[in-house]
Amino acid sequence: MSYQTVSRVLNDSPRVRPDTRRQVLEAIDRLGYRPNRAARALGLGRAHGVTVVTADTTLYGYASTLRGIEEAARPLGLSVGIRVVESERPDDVRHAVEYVSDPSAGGVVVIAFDAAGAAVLRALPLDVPAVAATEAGGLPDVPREMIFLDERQAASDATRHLLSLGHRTVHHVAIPSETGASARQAGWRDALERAGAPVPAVVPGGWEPRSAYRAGRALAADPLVTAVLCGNDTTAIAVRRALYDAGRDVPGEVSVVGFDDVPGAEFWTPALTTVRMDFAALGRACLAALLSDDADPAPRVKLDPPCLVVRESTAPPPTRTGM
Amino acid sequence: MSYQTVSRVLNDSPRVRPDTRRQVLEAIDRLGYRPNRAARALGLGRAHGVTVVTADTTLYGYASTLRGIEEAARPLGLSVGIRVVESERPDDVRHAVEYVSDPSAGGVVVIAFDAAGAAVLRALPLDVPAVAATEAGGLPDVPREMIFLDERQAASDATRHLLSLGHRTVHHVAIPSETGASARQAGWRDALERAGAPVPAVVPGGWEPRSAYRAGRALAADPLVTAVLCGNDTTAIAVRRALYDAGRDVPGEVSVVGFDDVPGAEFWTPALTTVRMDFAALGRACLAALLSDDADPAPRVKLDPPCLVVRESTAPPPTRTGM
DNA sequence: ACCGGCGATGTGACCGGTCACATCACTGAT
DNA sequence: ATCAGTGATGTGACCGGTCACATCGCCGGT
Repeated sequence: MSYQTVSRVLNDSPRVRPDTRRQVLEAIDRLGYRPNRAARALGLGRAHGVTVVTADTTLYGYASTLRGIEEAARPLGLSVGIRVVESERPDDVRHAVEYVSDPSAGGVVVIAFDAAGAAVLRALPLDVPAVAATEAGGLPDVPREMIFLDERQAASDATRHLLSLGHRTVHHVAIPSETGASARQAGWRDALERAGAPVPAVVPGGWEPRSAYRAGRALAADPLVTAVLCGNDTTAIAVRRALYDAGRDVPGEVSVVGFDDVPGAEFWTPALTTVRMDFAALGRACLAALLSDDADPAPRVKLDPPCLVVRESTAPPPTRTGM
Repeated sequence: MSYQTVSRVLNDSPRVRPDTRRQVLEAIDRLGYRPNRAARALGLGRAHGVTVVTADTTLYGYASTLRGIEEAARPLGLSVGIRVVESERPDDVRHAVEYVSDPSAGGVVVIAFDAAGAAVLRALPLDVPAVAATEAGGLPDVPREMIFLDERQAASDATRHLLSLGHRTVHHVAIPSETGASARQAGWRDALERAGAPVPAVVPGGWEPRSAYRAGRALAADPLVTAVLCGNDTTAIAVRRALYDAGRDVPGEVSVVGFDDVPGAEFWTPALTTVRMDFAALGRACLAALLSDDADPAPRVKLDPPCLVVRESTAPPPTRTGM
């Protein structure tokens, strides 16, 4: 029994007699043989696996996308690696690119929700097989397959929801994002403009809840602010607290909307009105796209568009009798 | 210039003249040479990297530990892989063990906060280099290096804090955990017993906020419940909401304490009294321990013990006048 | 009976590093 | 001046798979 036959069996080559295959499989089982992934990668020229490039592994969107990738990769026997790029600084980006350029990184999924990921995507040589998870409409200049959750419509829906409750306009506290105009922002702006509502300046918030809290305090000081669309749920909770600390009730005086629908958001007080995003499906779709490069047609994963889930943090603005 | 010399330079062998080393480094730089990790792993017999075995990548404690490991590994040029074990079912465990037994997995860090991780740890052949992140005092039967955050003291502190506020006893909603008696539970029970307070039955909660909510509703129905120590912050928020929905004010009527101090917990309403856990440091310590096997003495990472941070969700129980 | 053709299997080189060992140049002691 | 001893470098085999290609056995057509 030659080595080559074993190799063929393990790679599902059609050139093996069913009978032989059975024998080989049996021997493998009996001997407890396990192929060596490093040797395979070396011979193949590239590892059979995925490396996920991400700016963070703990933030909800990133972690959930990673989870989706992993869930799809595991049953396929693919190894999953992670490589964090902390910032878009040239050194960080270069190191990350070099890391995933190594054939043993396998295929690459770049989570390009932010500047760091986008920079890696731009700098990645085209001979490295990769797909990107991005914002809707982001990175049109990069010739890579992009998978995204189109949150523009949902951002629009959320804004219109607030407007329809009677709010004069909707303020927006943004999270760090690749383009100055993210899909969330675009949908928000769009809805405001269509409704003829004033478009307030975007308030920049960081990933830290504390920075969102500060943004919230600033917003709370402005009596014209009665509705706030936040870049994510954590931002929303901090903004809500800032409003509360400033004596402005949510949703009685100000309405707040988040993005993500993190686990537990429904149990906050007030239960958060937010946009549910299926990041795990996004991750699964990325893996499917990465794999579909190989000959067979892409078994496209269907992505449910983000959708607004209305809970308790939104309500009509206070009647102006007191003003 | 032979290949071997290059190899020596890259491995920081002392047997290279400084002058030669400089030349090699320069040539590497000029040629843009990058060593191939798969080839290296094959020659070395084992990859220069870490694989993290975990039951989940999104739960706060797990994700933060992973993050700590990654943060420590990256500057060292180590690759980081993840392998999820979904349950303690024999098949899941076996697959995970086989996966990390492959030399290309490198060293292994098993996050054994739960039954799945513990099962992998038990089944892992001793020739696979591994360390475990566990609960304090968990898995005494496994001959592996264990790193843990000793939350027993903090659990005790939290319980005593509640007792000292005047609560007759403290109930506990547990999260899934390895042993029936986790360190959190042990500290809680300990404090209760020392104070001569009754020890109520532990209420089992799952990872899902919803299951914690149900547990909270059950607790809310019992007028004797005035203080609840929850297994984690997400559980705490759901329990708090259950109490709220049942018309019992927190902290006016019932006090609630969490574990973890997740980002944003200070901005919840009421701001959560919780036990801060430095999972990232735990992760860094695991990596250090894994690496210290190699000859040189372990540069032990110092772990700050978990500590109680008192905020708004705890207060004296209501005076009994109304009863 | 002969041959072409094809499917199943075996052979050797190779992927890119590592290891053990051989070799070399140079040093200082005798 | 000779030699042992040492540190720096080169040599070959090897890690465990893959690839391209050679070979084998069997089939049917003439």
